[in-house]
Amino acid sequence: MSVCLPDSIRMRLPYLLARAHQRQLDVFARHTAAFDIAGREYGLMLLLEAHHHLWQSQIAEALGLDRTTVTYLVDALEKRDWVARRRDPADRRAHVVALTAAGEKALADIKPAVVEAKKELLAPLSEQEQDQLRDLLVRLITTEAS
Amino acid sequence: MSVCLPDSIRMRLPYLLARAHQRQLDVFARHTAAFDIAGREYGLMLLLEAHHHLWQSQIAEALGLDRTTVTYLVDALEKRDWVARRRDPADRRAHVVALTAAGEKALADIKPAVVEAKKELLAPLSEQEQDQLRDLLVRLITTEAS
DNA sequence: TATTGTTATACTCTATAACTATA
DNA sequence: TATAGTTATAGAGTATAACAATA
Repeated sequence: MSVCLPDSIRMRLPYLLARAHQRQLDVFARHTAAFDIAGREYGLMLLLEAHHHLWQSQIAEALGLDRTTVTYLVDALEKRDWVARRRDPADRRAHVVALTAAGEKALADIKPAVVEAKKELLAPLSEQEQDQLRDLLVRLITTEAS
Repeated sequence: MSVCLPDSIRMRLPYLLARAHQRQLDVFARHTAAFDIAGREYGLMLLLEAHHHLWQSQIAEALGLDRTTVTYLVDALEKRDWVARRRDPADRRAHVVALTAAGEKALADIKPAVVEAKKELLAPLSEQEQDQLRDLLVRLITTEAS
């Protein structure tokens, strides 16, 4: 019944990236099921934790997303009161996004689950190999827009 | 204007995998734009090239997809006459899928474009690093279902 | 009863185009 | 004119549930 996957597919980078991405989504979802947060939402909150106040267009640029996607992302987090928008007094076209106190608390609550997810995801690799993988992927993607 | 991405995100594996996957899709699409084929369709055709006759359920298992997804995938390729379904005489519940002559020709036509895409995608890495990356990803995903 | 495949339906993620409000 | 953000719409990609045919 089981079909042996030929090397022509098993060693294709697109296949490997798709599967790895899929596994990552699955592991993250399982570990954070109690928190009602998606991976990219968590990523946005981390970004706001580091930068405190960002325009939506800056978020889009940093995360490699379209501005419309960021609108929906911020909408979803604002509904949970984890982030807040306000007009930038210096440029009233722009919306400044920041974590709320509730958002900071949520982030703190969720982090341990994310650490566990990371552990499970990376369990097959040694510390050194994990760094190697990250390094290779960084170099693979930074050619992109530059 | 440009926002510096903090390491807390830039070095997160989920982020890196998402970006790498995104870049791979983009590069593949650009190089195969003349052929009207998606990456996972190409992957399925490679699988059929290696195995000649497979049940849809075997395809689903091999590629890590749902059976319904395979139904739609085969539908799309059958519309272009690149694959054909027929009932398996030995088990009339099952559909055997195989490349058609036109499918084999299409695959041969598309392959050079895919080779170019692969070259562009992997340009930032040396041969040795490419093998390393593949090896690390294989080990990351083979824990999955096992 | 279990399995193969199909259909209907829906959800996630993302993007394009047209719009508004500012600059 | 150009930019920031929103809305409507749509397209991938994938999945769940109910179903028909077959084992």
